[in-house]
Amino acid sequence: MPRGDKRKAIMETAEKLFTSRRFHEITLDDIVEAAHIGKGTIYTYFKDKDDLFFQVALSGFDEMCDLLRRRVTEEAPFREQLLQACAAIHSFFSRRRQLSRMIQSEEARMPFSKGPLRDRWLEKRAQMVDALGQIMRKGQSEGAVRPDLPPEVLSAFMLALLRARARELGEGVDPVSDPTLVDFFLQGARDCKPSGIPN
Amino acid sequence: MPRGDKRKAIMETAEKLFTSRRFHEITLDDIVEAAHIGKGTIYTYFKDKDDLFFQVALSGFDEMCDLLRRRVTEEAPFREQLLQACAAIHSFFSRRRQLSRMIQSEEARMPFSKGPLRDRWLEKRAQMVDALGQIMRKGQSEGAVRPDLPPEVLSAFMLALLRARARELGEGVDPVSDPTLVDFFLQGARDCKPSGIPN
DNA sequence: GTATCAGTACCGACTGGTCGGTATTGGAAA
DNA sequence: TTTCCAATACCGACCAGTCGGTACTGATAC
Repeated sequence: MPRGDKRKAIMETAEKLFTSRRFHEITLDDIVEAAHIGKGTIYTYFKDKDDLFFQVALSGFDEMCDLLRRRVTEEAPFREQLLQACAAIHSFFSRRRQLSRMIQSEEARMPFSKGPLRDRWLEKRAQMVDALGQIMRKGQSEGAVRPDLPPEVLSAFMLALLRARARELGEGVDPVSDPTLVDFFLQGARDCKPSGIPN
Repeated sequence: MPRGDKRKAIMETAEKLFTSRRFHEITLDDIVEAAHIGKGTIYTYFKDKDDLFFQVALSGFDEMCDLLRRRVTEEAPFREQLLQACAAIHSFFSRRRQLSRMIQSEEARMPFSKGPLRDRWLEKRAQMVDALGQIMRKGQSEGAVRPDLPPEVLSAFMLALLRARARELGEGVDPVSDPTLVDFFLQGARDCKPSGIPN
């Protein structure tokens, strides 16, 4: 094995294991054995077990964010752009379903985490919401989306729908297509009742 | 402390701790100290640490399901019923935000869990989706909701929106009201384009 | 009233295994 | 010779779970 690939090998193996069982159920010896590396080698690349875990989770998160942000810069009509963003997220969700779950599980308890890793995480998350938020803003300026809801809320809703669909992915339920999902969202987010519902 | 309240005391303390840090970061000694009980007492009520954890999570889940199912039996117009269901879920989310996170975090990795606890969990979840699904079916039969999406998918979407909003609860962002949320959903789920979007 | 006692809740010091982390070695490659 | 790393031996803190014992309760008998 060429030098420098160690880190990658460790992370890939760790990801596979961490996504299959709980943190405390995975021993470093498990990882060492599965990755065919020496135990000490882990500590040349990672501070400790916790560091390894968060770096695995973060790298997956990174990947998804970058995927998403790349779409936003592209010039395209609003609906098209949203569709592409969804496709990006969806492809990530299905390619790396376990990791998505791990991210989600970790996100659920982020408010309690501490330290610089938490900060990097929140930063990434903000980037993601912002990327989607930009698209939403565009939709609002085009008049396709109601302007009374903040773009971040709209992003959060869109992400929530995507996540809900992703959850069903492996469970035999019919897959809802991207266009169906996006149009469900767009119809709900439409600015159609100027003086309708209170609040 | 009156006799017999030990079990409750243990679960309440455990919930507080388990929702604040990760499973492996909480020792039974932590719980014992915080609950002012003897360590052995835990084992008169719970099989082991894992059992305690899942019973805590399950009891919260139970609570929410019951809250929800109680609403479904009531006779009310479709939109009203949906609003009430949302109110129920919302009240649970805000009263027990930490626990919701814990449930969510655990749900994310349910596919890997094993044993009878997992089964009870899945059963509860099915009950919840079904309760909402019943409401959706009613909406479909009234023609208020598009019939091409399965009720479970609609439930999942509704739950996803609620969860998304719950996440923002403590973060300074404006709270989206129940009617706004429900109408967002209803508008998106409306059966308005009979031959519109493909799929 | 009280003596006895079975059943049970409860306690907490103790233990034995586990596992994160370190130090060492020996062999391959350069 | 030096560098790198897998392999391995090792350490010791940590912690889930145990177990011997105490305290309480309520029933039965006298």
